[in-house]
Amino acid sequence: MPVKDVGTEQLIRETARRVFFVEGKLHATTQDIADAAGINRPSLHYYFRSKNELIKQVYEEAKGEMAVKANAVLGSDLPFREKVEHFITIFFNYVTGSPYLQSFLINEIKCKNPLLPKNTGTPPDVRKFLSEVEEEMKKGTIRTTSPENFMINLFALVSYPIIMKPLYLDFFEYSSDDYDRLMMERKAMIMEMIFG
Amino acid sequence: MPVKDVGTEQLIRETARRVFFVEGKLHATTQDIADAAGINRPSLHYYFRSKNELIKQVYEEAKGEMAVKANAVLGSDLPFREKVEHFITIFFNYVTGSPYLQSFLINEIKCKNPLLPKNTGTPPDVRKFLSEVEEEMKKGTIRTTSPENFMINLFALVSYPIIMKPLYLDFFEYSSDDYDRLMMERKAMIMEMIFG
DNA sequence: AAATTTGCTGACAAATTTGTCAAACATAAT
DNA sequence: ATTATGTTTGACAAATTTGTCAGCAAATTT
Repeated sequence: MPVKDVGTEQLIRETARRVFFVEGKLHATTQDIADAAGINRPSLHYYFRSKNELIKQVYEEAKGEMAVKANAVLGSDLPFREKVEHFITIFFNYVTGSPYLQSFLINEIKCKNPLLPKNTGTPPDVRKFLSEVEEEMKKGTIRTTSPENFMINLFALVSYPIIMKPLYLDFFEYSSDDYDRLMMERKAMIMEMIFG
Repeated sequence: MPVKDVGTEQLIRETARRVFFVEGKLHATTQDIADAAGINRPSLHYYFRSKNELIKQVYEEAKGEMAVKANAVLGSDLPFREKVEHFITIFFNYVTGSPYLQSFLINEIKCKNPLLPKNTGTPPDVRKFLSEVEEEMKKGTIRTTSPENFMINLFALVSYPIIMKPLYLDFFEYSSDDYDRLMMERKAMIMEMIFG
């Protein structure tokens, strides 16, 4: 958990991210965040006008970061198979590191801040990737469906099991370690599912 | 949205479910729920000692319902292929009807109510299903992995795209209708992915 | 070194949310 | 009609959460 010494503002932002995305405290109060950051609440208000402002910044930052990450991976010029493999690795780690990020995002989209600024830029190199996918389907490397669904499958197979871990631990009475062992198998399995 | 006329208590419970699971208002106040139900707040406290009590009941009810549903579908005596197909249909509809349910559950598990009663019964007929999966793998009907991951894939491929719809609409600037059209393709596609 | 800016703090105020209670109300039983 | 029982309501109180502000301290500038 590297905390840059760039100053209190950054510290607060990063702490908020940790509380929301890693610890999953979606109802965290400003006091919770201040405590976690080891500062006091008025400081938080000094740097961020309001709680909403802090959340908005963290939200935008996270959304942007995710887009950049997807962009970098899907837009790279690796051969297709390697690109998919790389994507799985990168996003597996990313989601594992911030398991509550996506839940936070969908919650913010619907719940509060009804007028969050529209998405900054148009889609990333996702377009490029989607046409690559289409090409591979024509070549017969992968099963034929809509490229969009191919990509959604990729995200689903990588993200969902990590995001929902608490639920499955509860449902199926697995130990955390057992579950993690299952996760280890998944990269190879997903590759197998896609490329046969 | 059928609201039984069985009385206020039931009305409140069902309204709470709607607000949380369908509308995704995870931060809803007791006032929000009372308003949505067309009653006033003290009534809510008359039937449920506290907000926490209401949430606990709704949480338990939903978790149980989900287990029952999974049980009924996975424990049926349909042939394997039909069973999987049936599962996809049933859960696609279920998740579509309550897209925020799973988010609500994982949030409650970690966030509040640290001492929610442990899972009621041991796993459902999931065991049975898992051994059926194993058998099919031996028969070569489906790809070989751990049966648990097979099942997790099923849940992931069905649930994730529906749950994360708001996120993907935002990211890829799809219209809601376009996205829904993608969803329609998925049942056939998932069957294809699994049975080749 | 005085002055100005910048960051931090405790104490306070406002707003929101939750919980309580006694009185009003309805309905059915006595 | 009166009582008893369960339900609803307005008014109030408590608790929680958010936001403000004047003052203090450290650092920077002049």
